[in-house]
Amino acid sequence: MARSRPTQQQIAEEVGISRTTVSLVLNDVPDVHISPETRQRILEVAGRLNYYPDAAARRLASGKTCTIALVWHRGPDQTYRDAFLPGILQGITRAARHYGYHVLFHPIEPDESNGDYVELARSRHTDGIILSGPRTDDTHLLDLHREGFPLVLQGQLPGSNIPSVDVDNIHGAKAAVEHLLALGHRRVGTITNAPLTYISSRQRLEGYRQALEQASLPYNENLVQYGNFDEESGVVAIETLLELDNPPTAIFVASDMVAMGALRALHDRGLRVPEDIALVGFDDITAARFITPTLTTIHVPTFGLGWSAAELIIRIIEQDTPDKTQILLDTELVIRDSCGAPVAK
Amino acid sequence: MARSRPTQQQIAEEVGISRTTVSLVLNDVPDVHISPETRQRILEVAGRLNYYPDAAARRLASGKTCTIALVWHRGPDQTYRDAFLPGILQGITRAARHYGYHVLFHPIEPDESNGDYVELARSRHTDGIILSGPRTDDTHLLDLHREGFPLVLQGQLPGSNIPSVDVDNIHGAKAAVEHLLALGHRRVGTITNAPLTYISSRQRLEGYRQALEQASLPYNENLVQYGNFDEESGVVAIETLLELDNPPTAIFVASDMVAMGALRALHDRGLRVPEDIALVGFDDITAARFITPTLTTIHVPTFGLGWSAAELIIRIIEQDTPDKTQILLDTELVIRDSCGAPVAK
DNA sequence: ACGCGTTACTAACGCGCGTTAGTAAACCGA
DNA sequence: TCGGTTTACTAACGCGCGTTAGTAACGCGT
Repeated sequence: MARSRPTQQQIAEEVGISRTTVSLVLNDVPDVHISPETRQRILEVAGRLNYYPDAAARRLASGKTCTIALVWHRGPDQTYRDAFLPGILQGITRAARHYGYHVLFHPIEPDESNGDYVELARSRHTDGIILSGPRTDDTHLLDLHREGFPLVLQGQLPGSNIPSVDVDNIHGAKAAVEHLLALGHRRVGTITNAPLTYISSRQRLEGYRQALEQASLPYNENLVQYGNFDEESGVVAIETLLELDNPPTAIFVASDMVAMGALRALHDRGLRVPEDIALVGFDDITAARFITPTLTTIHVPTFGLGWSAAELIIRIIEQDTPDKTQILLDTELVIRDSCGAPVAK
Repeated sequence: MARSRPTQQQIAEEVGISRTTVSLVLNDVPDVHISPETRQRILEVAGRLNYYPDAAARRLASGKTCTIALVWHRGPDQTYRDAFLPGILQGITRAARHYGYHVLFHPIEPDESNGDYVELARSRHTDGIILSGPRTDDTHLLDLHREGFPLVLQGQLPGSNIPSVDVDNIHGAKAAVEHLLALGHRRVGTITNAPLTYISSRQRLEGYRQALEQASLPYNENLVQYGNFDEESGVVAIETLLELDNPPTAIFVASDMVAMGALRALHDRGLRVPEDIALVGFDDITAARFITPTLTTIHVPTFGLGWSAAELIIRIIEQDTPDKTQILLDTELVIRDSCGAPVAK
């Protein structure tokens, strides 16, 4: 029934010419002379037979897969990371297609044996890997990098020189706190997005610290509480802050998801935002636009993260490695209602 | 420098045996007799050389790619569809890995020439395609199906017999409206999720109609307004409903995103939800948990959609096509605050 | 001693294409 | 007319592996 798909060989026979010539024409190989008539006939027959090259054969012969893989490392912060997936993936695939690459998606669960993604590299399923959410204890990763396999991290791995793309957490956090300071707040607390074992958490806290320092305000440990990705951690953290003798008038919550919990707790206590206490979040997840009050936050350019990561790894694959391989993207302050700034509508 | 990766040939030479035997052992081909010692030595050398089979060569020789593609058709409803992407993709990849398949992600924009995804099939990049968000005017799709290429739709294409996986919109919507009726409402309006050109929109409206009919309530066209995926359309729709002489006491909004707009409009008008008017949404997007009041809605099993679609297409690829190839998954009513039902906490 | 089944392998083909080295003819200036 | 260049192609190798058809040796019952 379903007769097999046409090959270059069939085109060659149909035209009465060698397969080599067919290959040369179809690939538009430069510096090779084929008469216009022959060229024309080959293209005509290829079109008529509805010829498509076989990807597997081409990969085998050329040694290139024209594929990059996104390895999505999920952790205890699943719903949190899900918020970024569409943007990043979209960015990656758009850039990939722009350069003629396909994208393999490969999530790995925290409970799995971590290393199964190396099979993607070792079996040459892909020319390069973008690893989102790298872990310090990932030895397979270091192995691959040592072997020279093209690798780009989405996120950062302190003390490693693996190419990476991330948001500028420090500047983002600093901008958030500066905004609160500019609104007149002098007692600004913070709730981290996660435990300090996470580098993004340390960096956002550092941004908070820098903003205070720049305003010559003291860094008060009591005003620092620790979130853990989810709402519930926000509830706990803010309650601790509110129980202080002298609670903050504004809080930088370094994660929108955590801020959701904080907002709920404040609402339950009858405190008004921003009148009684001002809030600025971080991440600009979708829900930030919908909650009441709408959440002022630091926008993370997810599409840009994906695009940059893809562009970077493709340049590495094609031996065109740029000078700067550790990229930080700028964030943007999105002013909404929770910070109490006058909004131009 | 980087010496080339080991091949079966190298293993064969190292062991002093033919490559065929190596292949037979490494693939555990049944009904073939290899002495335990030889088997052992081959495995030992393969391990020592860190051998991984070359995917391209294997694909070429076997004719299978062990890859499925998710073609993600975005439309005017981008942010809306993004809400489902993580769940569906996660479901697909989990199922795929369970059956030994990889997943290619291929989004297509509405402004692109639609058909470029057929290259995935024609060039044998993948063994099958899951198409999310099929369009009626997609002729390429019908071509592929006619040629017998493995295809599964995530969504529905009326009048086609292409295998598909979708949520049971009719029953979901019916359950939503029944819930409102059970709470005593007798004047229940609805706002569709999208124009009626979308089948999900027609189906959810049909569920609304059936619930009314079952309760012997009249179907009143004035109580039906039309959303269009986004918040803004919800604002417009609900304002129309509120301007009726006899406005509804409850509304089934067939999309959480549209419901977000409706909630905001109600809030802006000083109407309380659920006291003044009750709302039930559809989709259970992340924001539904965070908005005030939290939104009662119909949960869509995104992970299940992905898993089922992947499982179905893999069975089709492996010539094990089940009897039922049009799958509808059940939804679940998630009771929160916006409907006014007593909540057991 | 012979026939026959079983064990343990191997030679060789083919998958479809990229690519290099080469060939035969045509052209062209002196 | 002749050497050299250009044009228009082709033969042939190799990519790494799956798979089939076969072979040689061995054991075993009669």
